[in-house]
Amino acid sequence: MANGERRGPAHVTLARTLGVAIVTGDHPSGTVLPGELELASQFGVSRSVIRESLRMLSAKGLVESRPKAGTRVRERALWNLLDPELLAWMFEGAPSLGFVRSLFQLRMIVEPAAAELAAVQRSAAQLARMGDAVQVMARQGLRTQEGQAADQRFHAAILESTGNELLASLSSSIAAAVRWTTFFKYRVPLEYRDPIPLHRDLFEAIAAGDAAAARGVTERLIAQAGLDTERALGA
Amino acid sequence: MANGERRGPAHVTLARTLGVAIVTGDHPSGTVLPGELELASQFGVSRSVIRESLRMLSAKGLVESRPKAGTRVRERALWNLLDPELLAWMFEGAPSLGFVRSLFQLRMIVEPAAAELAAVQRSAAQLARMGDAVQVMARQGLRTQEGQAADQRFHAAILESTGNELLASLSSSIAAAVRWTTFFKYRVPLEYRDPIPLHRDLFEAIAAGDAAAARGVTERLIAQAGLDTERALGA
DNA sequence: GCAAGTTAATTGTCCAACAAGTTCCGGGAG
DNA sequence: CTCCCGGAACTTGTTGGACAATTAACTTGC
Repeated sequence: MANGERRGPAHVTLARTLGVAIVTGDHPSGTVLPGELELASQFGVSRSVIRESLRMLSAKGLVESRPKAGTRVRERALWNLLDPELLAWMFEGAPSLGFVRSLFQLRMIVEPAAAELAAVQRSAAQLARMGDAVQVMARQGLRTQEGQAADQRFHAAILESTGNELLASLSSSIAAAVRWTTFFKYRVPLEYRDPIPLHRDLFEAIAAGDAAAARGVTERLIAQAGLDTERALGA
Repeated sequence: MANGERRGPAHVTLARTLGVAIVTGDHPSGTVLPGELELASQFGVSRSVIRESLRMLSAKGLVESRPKAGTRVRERALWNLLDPELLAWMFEGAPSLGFVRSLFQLRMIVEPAAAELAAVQRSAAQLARMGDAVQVMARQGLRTQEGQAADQRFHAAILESTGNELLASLSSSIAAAVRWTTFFKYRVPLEYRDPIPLHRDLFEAIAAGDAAAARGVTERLIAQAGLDTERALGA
């Protein structure tokens, strides 16, 4: 690419560029984007790179190509919105308030149920991993690199404990998106409540095998994060 | 392709072939699949087609490519299991009982919540579409093409009524997968209970704005489908 | 035994051309 | 004048070859 030097293969950065342009509404649904030749000269790459990028976008349901008709942006309802990369692209632009609310609403549906399952099904080893992670979080706090890594380990252990790989895949996609919202949060000088005590409560509920308590704590955790995020976005 | 004549562009059928081979365990996680040149000669297509297929697989998180190292199958936990195509590929092979159970467990978490939202938020126009669909289903039955189309319209209207596009995307992915399980069901001579009365109940609950009733009916609906599917798979 | 440099293999990228398919336009028939 | 049919042009689809960039694996030297 003549402009925009980024790492990695060109088709990856190109797919990202085009994908962001689409999800941010630059190319509305139903419109056809420029032909492959034009895109190639526009971005200063070969047609091969353009085509491979478009394949990636079509694999995510963003576009569909047909001879003579060109490559058309599919309607938003057909996009694979839960694709982690697609979610990341959404947060490249300014995500709408409605979108963020949908995200937290989905969390509120899925994660309490996952916590319930984890409380009942977790193995001793999985529980131990959660315990370690909570300890590290308590020591390091959530602002440090290590603390955030421990937070991810904690939630990953919960997901694995559900024994449901579809649920795990869904939640990890959501988690990736939520990380972007927390990024926004930290950019804002607002104070928000410390989530670590709730994490400890969740760990104890899972350790006790108390499904109802695990659900309740998770709901409070998400509600708190949702409120804080909403305030940060409103500011 | 020299062998396996299917419709559509070669890279699509190729991606499907490779994707199915991966998800069915033919190429286990961590293994590197043959080089692009070898794949090209093996399938009788050019390297470009192979590469575009691999881009599609990498967009779904199935593989990752690096120079000299080749294209490696990523660990299953990193796959975008909720991708509709990926789910379809899963059902190309014989899906494990555990996978089908995970699928219905996820339905049981997500769809009752969606029904609740729909009962509260649906517009008059959306409600009318649901009513039409239920009527067609009742007249035609679920074995006819028209009846099945009406069934899909009914559930699509519910999803749209939730006002949550992420929830809608998730549920439509699940629905696509469930269609494959019902395909199995119909192949088996087992009788299963008529789901149409429950659909009517669900419609009436949503029409009345009764969220709790909508949740309850949806739970019964899924439980029934899960039991029937389990019996069909056990036979 | 270890470290640094070298080699070789694989993906990444470019180019040029032809094939296939479809949309669009125009002509002819009713 | 309308509708159907056919052809032409444009876009994606596919091919083959060539070279560059990257890096894993080997080799050499310390």
